[in-house]
Amino acid sequence: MRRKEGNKEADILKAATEVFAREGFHLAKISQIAEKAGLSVGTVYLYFENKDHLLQRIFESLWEGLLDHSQKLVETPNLNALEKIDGIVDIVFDTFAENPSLGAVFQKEMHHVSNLKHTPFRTYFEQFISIGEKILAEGREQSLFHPETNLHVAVSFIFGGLRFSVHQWTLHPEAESLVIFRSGIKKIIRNGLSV
Amino acid sequence: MRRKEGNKEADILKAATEVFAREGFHLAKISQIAEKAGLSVGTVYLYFENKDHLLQRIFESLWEGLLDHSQKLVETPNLNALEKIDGIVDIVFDTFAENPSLGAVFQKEMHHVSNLKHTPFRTYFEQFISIGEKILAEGREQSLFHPETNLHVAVSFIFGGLRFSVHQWTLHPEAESLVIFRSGIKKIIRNGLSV
DNA sequence: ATTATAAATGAATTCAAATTCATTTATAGA
DNA sequence: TCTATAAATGAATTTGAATTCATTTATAAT
Repeated sequence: MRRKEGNKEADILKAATEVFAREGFHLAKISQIAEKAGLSVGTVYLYFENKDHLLQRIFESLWEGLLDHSQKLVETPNLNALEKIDGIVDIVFDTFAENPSLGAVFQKEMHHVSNLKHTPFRTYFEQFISIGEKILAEGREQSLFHPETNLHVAVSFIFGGLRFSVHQWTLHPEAESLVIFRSGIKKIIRNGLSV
Repeated sequence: MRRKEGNKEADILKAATEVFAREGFHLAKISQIAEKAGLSVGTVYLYFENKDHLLQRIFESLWEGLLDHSQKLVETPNLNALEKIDGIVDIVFDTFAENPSLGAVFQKEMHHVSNLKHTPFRTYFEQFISIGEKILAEGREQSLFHPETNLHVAVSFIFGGLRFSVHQWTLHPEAESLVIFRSGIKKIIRNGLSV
C-alpha cells in the first residue's frame, strides 16, 4: 500500500495561511493553495473537509498558542501587572514576527471565523480578553494603574491596537524595526501620550 | 415619462451598509439588500454598477466625513494637541454612534476595499494617519507628549484600538454606555495605564 | 513480480449568487 | 385620453469557484 510522503497537512496549512493573507479568505482559491503547497486540488480535500475548515484550523492553533503562552504568563509569580502587559505584547509580537502572514489573517478574518457555525472562537477571544482583564484588575489592586480605568474598555482598546499595529508592521516591516514597534507599543500602553 | 420616487440611491446604501455589517461583504447577497431597501434586484443595478461599487461608495462617504471633520479639527486654533486627540476620538465615536452598522463595515471590510482596483482608499487612510501624526508631532513640540514616542507606531496603535473598540461598542452597546467607552479611551490614550 | 490498497490527481460536476435584459409599469407632456 | 419614455422588475443567463469522484500512481506485503 502507498504511504504518505512528507507532511501534506502542514504544507497545506502553511500555503493556505499565505494565500488567505494575500487575497483574503473569500477571494482565495483552493487552486492557489494547492499550487503553493505543491499538490493537487483533490488532495486538499483529502486533508480538510472544506475551505472553512482550513481557516478554522489556522485560527485554532493560533488561538491555542496565544492562550497557552498568556495563561503561563499570568501564572508566573514575581511579575507585576506592568510586566505582564509587556509579556502579552511580546507573546503577540513573537507569534506574528515568526509568521507575518498569520498576522494578516488574524486581522482580516477574525470576524468571519467567529461567525462560522460550530466553532468555539468567540470563546477563545473571550478567554483572551478575560486574561487581559485579570491582569488589569491585578494592576489596579497593586495600585500600579489608574483606579478609574474601565477594564473592559481598556482591554478592547489594547487588543484592537495591538492586533492592528502588528499587522501594519507585517505589511511594512522595513518602516520601523520590530524592536522599535514593540517597545513603542509597550510605552503607549503603560504611559499613554502625556508627559 | 415616469419619475423617480423617493431617494432609492440612499435607501440602497443604507440597506447595503446594514447587510454588509451583519453578513460581511462577501456573504451578503444583493437580493438581501434589495429586499431590505424595498425594491428589486435589477433596480440595485440601475443605481450601482456592481457589488464592489456599493462598498466603495459606503467607504467614500465615510472617509470623506472623517477626513473633513478631522481636517477642520487640526486647523482649529486654541486647541492643544491633547484636546485635538480628544477631538479625533469624538469624531470617530460620533460617526459610528450615529450609524453602528457603519462601524462594523469599517472594521470588517477596510482591507478588502483597500485592495479594490481603481480606488483611492489607501490614500484616504494615509491622509487620516498623517493627520494623526501631525497632531502627535505638535504635542511633542509643545512638550505635552513623551519626546521619545514613535509617531508612526503610536498612530497605528491608536487607530487600530479606536476602530476596534468602537466596533465592540456597537456590538454590545448595553455593556458600557457610550460616555464611559469614549472617556475611557481618551484616558488611555492620554495617560496609558500607569499611575 | 504480482497484488491489494492507500494516496493522489484533476477534469467534470454542482451550486450559488452576480449580473443582464426583455418585459411591464407609471407618469409627464401633448 | 393617449403617447413616449424613463423607471422598475425579476426570471433567465452567466460566471466562477467549491467540491466530487472515476481514474491513475506508488508502495507494502506476499
